[in-house]
Amino acid sequence: MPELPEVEVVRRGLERWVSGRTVTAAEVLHPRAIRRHVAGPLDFAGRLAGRRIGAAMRRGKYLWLPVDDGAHAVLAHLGMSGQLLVQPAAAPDERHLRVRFTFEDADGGELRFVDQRTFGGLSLHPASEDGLPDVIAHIARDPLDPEFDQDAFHAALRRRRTTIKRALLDQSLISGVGNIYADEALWRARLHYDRPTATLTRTQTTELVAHVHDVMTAALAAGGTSFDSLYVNVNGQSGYFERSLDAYGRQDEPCRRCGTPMRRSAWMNRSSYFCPRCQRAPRPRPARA
DNA sequence: ACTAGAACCTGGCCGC
DNA sequence: TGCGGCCAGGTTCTAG
Repeated sequence: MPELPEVEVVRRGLERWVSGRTVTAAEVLHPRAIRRHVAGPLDFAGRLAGRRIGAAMRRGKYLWLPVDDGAHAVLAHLGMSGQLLVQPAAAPDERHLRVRFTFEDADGGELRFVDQRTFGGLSLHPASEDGLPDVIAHIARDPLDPEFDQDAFHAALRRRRTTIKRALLDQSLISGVGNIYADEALWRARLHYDRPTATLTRTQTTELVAHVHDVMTAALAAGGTSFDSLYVNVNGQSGYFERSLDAYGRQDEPCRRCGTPMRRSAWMNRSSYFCPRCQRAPRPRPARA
């Protein structure tokens, strides 16, 4: 499932294989794939034909390709199963091919958006002054962004009446973190997913963010995480970071620190994996007087 | 204003 | 063999 490292791998692939090329046609094969482009498929295609693609950008799990010298951008989110593939025109269509871009230099291949579960999508938006598509203005900077603000993040955690894993998944507080890397970072930081954010010390926040940063950097170095054939990078190559996950998916396997069997808890319609010894559940909060 | 939880979607897998 | 039901989960919408 694509989180920040996987999306960054795709961004680099787009930068290498797509940036600088000029679109001849954008073909929408499934309307749901561009549902966030409210003006519809014809408008989407019409406004991209003849446009030159700029440098591929990313914030958190969002990717975008500037067009019109940065005045607009094609925004992409991979959802759970989205792939951006550069394929030879002769390659047979993928089963879940949703959008196809062809280019003036046809021998450089086509760009294909393939998405089985259709949570992902593409859309075209005006860009704000810093080049960010306007619809993702609420997405916080991610931990790999040099301008990520540790003080503001800690202050927000102290202010919120919520729990730490919820906060890690809240893209308006810190972006790029999904269920997998949230569990990995919490395991590294020895924090339980249900820990109230208001009780975190500044040191704990700093360490947690460092762990998020480190686990993402390691995953990026390994080419992204993949759990099945759903996630493939821009050139069709799967990542292999899953071999080094310490928490996610390790129910009943020994904790790599203390040997205690790892647990899985149902949590928010999904799963949380943790070590019951290293990551102690918080004491119930005392009722307010 | 803030927080919690449901809804969206498909295909692989499991048990019967 | 077939079928029902569960599971994966990021984002957005709605309810409280």
